[in-house]
Amino acid sequence: MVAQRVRTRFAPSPTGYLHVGGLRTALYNYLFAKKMKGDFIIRIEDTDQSRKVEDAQHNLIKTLEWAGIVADESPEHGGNYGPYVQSERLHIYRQYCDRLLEDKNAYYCFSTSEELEENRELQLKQGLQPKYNRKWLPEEMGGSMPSGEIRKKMAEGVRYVIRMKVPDYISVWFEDMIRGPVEFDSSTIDDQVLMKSDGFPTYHFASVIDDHLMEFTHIIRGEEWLPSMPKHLLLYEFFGWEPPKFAHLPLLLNPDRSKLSKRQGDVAVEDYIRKGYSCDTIVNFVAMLGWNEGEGTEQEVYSLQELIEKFSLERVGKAGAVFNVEKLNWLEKQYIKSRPAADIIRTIKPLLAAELSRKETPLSVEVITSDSYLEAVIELMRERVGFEHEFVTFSSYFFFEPEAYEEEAVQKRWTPETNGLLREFSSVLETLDPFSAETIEAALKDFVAPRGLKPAVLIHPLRIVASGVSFGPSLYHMLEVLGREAVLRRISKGIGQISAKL
RNA sequence: GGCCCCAUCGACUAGUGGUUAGGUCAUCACCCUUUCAAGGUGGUAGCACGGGUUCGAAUCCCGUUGGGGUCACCA
Repeated sequence: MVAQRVRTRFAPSPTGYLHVGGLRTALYNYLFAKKMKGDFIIRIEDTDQSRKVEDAQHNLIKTLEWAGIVADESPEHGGNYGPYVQSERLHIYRQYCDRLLEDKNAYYCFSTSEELEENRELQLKQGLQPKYNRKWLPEEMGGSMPSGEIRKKMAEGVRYVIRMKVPDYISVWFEDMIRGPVEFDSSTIDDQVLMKSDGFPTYHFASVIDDHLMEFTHIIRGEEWLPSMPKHLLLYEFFGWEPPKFAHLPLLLNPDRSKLSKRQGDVAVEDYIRKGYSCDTIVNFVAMLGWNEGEGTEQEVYSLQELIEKFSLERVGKAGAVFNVEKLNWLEKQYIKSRPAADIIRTIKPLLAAELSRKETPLSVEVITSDSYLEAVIELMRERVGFEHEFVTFSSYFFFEPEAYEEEAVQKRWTPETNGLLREFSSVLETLDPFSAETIEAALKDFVAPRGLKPAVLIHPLRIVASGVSFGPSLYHMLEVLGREAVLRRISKGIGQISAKL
């Protein structure tokens, strides 16, 4: 037998944002398909009309593409197995449903939701497991409903659903690629609704039909689907189809180990994008939640390409994994440390432009938006920022004058002599040539030594007047980048404001 | 509650019968240092429990406990 081309899919419902758990599911499907030189497909499961959200489909696909996950077939890119949106495939489900009806593997049910609810409460009260009571199971299928009754309801045009007839007391078994053999007893399974009264299929029905027709070889999905496996398997059996291989992924967890949810933090990929995480970081991080290379590898940072090369379903773990933001932050820092300055410049330029459009600066806009200036700032700040946008926000003194001085730092570093020393040193800086980190450092030491002082008495105040804060990059390099004019201006401004405070 | 899944440091994990149980994040200490980072060195910290199997169990089996998922005309 010739090995068939691997086909995997991510099948979200368009109810809003992309969940990070969804991203990981999509990623694993993508990685596996690409590793196997196969295809990754996106299908939209919009069979619940009431939950459908405008634009959600497009956002889902856009967000996946942001992460580098591009589908070979999707509603937006087309393909040979379309349509890729379930609401456009209703005639297909109808057709297959008819087949089940004919084969007596499914039946009409006219029970109203009130009736169902009543029945459920009754069973609960009696201490029984709530289950459909098979009121409308026809006589010829082993039930108690005469066919005349069913025909009568049909003729009256009463709304109905179609349920699958789950065989009694048989065992349903399959081999999960991650979990190994899993077995269920059919007596614990309800007669699942396949077609809703609005004519739309339920998830269980539509996904089985589509997974078969679209010829997927591997279904990789979240563990929350494991309990519905027997229903799906039974459907494959009813149709005489060979089921694809299944892999149920461990869940992503909140810090309290419950299923990752809103309320306990951000779950939308868009939230993390907004905060400034890069796609490389998010993809890397989410990939490592439940998968690792194994065999004593100590690598932590992976590119999408590397993940494709190294991924395997065999190395996906079984236990749920907590989404830990601290490690995510560490990864983002690793990413920033290694990203070429030119790339960072490209992403921060628009941010800087936006800042400049709403804030005045005495600095030369031409200079501070130049590549060479930005590169200097980046190299000085690279190891001190957590996100790329912080090159602009966290280092704003490279672009704007400090508006205030860190109170605590001033208290700690100012003495009655400080302003005088700053004034004197300022005149040294005025004639310094060239104005560089080396010459500034040398000048400062020469200035301080004859006076019997330590460099620190000037270093700290200089940092504060130049940046407004007590922390930051190497002082001398910072002053060099800022330039003589700005430094002199800031010293004199600082002397004025801080002496007034004392 | 029924059914199903799961169980190594606080978190992510390596480990597939013989290891001083390893790595990363976080944390603590020290070093470096004008600050903040980064970096370096070292430390604290784990096999849920109880039975087996075996010369030998984190590793295999059973049970207990614990956690999670799921029980819709939602996916």
